[in-house]
Amino acid sequence: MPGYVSMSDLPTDISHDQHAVRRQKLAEMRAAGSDPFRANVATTHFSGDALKAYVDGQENTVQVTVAGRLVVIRDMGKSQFVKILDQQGQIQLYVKKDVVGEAAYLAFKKLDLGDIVGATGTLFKTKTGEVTVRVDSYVLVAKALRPLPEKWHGLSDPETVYRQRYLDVIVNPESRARLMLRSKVVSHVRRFLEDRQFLEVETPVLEATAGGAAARPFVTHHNALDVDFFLRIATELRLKRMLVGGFDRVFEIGRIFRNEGVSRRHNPEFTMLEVYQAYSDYRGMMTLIRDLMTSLVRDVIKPADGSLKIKHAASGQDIDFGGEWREVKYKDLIREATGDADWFARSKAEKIAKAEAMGLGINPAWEEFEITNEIFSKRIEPTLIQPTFVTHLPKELCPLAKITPDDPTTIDVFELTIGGMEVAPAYSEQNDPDVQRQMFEAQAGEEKQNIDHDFLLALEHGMPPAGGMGVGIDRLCILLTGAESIRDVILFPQLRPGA
RNA sequence: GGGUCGAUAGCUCAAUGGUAGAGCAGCGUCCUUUUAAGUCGUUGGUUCUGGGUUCGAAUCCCAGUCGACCCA
Repeated sequence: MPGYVSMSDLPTDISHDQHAVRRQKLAEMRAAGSDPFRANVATTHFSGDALKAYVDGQENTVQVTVAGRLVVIRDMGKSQFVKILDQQGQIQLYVKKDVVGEAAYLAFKKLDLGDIVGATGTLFKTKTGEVTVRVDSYVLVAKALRPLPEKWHGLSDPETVYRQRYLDVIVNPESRARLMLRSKVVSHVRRFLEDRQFLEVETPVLEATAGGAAARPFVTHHNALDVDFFLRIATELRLKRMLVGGFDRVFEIGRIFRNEGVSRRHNPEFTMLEVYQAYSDYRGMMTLIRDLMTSLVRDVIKPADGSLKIKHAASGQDIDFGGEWREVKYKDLIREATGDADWFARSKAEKIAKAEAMGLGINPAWEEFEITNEIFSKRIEPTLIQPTFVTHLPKELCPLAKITPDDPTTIDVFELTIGGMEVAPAYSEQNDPDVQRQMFEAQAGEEKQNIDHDFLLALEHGMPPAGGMGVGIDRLCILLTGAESIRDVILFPQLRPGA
C-alpha cells in the first residue's frame, strides 16, 4: 500500500532521542491515569525560607512542602539526592525507598532533569552539613519534554541565551542573579522616590507628536481614528504637564522606544526613569541622584567590604560612590581635551581640523556644537569613570532647560557620567512659554509640524520652577551589575526574528 | 550600512581536503548520606541552508540565514 508505514518499520530504539523518551514517559503516565499537567502542589516554603526553617540539631522535626525544577539527580540505587530550583534558589531533597514506598520510588526514578515537582518532608542536615528535605511524598506537576542544557558549562550560545532566556536563568546562576537584581533595583527606586513624596504616574506610549528628545520614533497606525501615532521617545513633556496640573513631585518608570541602531549599549526599547520636582532645580537633582545611587549601592548591591565601591571591568578601576563626586563644566573639559583655551572662539574649519587630528570622523555638514560634542562623547565621556557631574552644557544640546543666568550660551543642567557612560541628565526645567517656543522653533527648523503646541499651551497656564532628571534604568543596571552589554540586563533583548 | 569572527550530537567543545570524536545528558547495569557523586556497558550526526571546486569537503570558493564584536 503506497505511503503505508507499518509500526515495525518505525525506529523502535528511541533511547538516544531525549524528547521522544520523555514523550513516551508522559504517554505512559497518562495511560496509567496520572497526568502531571493536571496536578498541583500547595507549597509552604520557598527553598531559601525552608533552609532557614531548619533548627540546628533537630533532625526531621520541621515539615515543609517545596516545589521547583529538578536540576540535579544523584541516583544511589535505593535512595536519591536531587536538587530543585525555585525563585529563591536550590534545595536538596533526599528520596529514600524505605520512606516513600516502592511504587512511588520506582516512579521517582523515572523523573528527568527539568521536571517540576513538589515534595513534602522534614528537614535534616546531611553528614556533609547540607540542610536537606527528607521526602515523605512528592508529586510531579509538570513534565519537561525537552532536556536542559548541560549542568557544568551551562548555556553559552548567546543567541540561545537571548531567545530562550528561561533556559539561561535556569542553568546560569550569574544570569539569574543579574536579572533578579534588576527587579530589585527598580523596586528600590520606587520606594526611594515614594519615601520622598513622589507620585508614580503613567502617561501614553502612543502619541501624536513624539517629543522630549531628539530621536527617530517608531510609527504605528490607529485604525478606528485612522491616524498615525508615534511610540514615545521620552516621557518628559507629559510629566511636565502634570507639574502644570499641580502634581508637584512625579515620576514614571517607562518603556521608551527609539527607532535606531541596536548595539551593546542600545536596545530599540529601553526603560527610563524620569523624575520632576517642583520648586527644585538641577542642583536639587544632584542631591537626589546622589542619594539614590549611594542607597542603591549600599542597600541593593551591598558590597562585601562594606564600602560603596563597585568593580568597573572595562577600566579595571573601582567606582567609588562614597567619595567626592566631581563637578566640572563641559567647556572646561573640552578646553582640557583639546589643549586649547580658546576653543570656543575658533572657526568651524579650525575645529574640524583639530577634531580630525584627534582621530575623529567629522561630517562637514555638522554644526559647530556637534563637532565639539563629538569630542566630548568620544574622547572625554569614556574617561569619566568615577561619578562626575558635567555641568553647563551648550544650550543647543537641549531645548528644554533654563539658560544659565550669567552665560547665555549654556544651560543649567548636568549630565551624570559614571563608568564612561552617560547615566542621568538633569535640568532646571524651562518654564517660560515664550523662550520654550523659540527653542522649539530653532530646533525644528523647517519641520514646524513637529512642535508640540499642546505642551506650549500647558506652559502658558504656568509651570512651577522645577528640577527634572532622566535615568536610563538599563544603563544603571549595566553599571551596578558589571554587565558587558545592555542585552545582559534586559530579559528579552531585541533580535532579528527567525531561526 | 561596512569590516572581522562564528554556527559540528540535547548542551559544552574537538577533528592536516581522506572512516566526524570527547565530556556531560540519554539508554541499560551496580550502589540507601551524595556535592560536577562513583561504577560497568551503550545509543545518538541534514557538520546552519543552497550552490561550486575536487577522485574525495565539517574543512577550500560563492551566495544566503542567524549571532557576536568593532566601525558608521
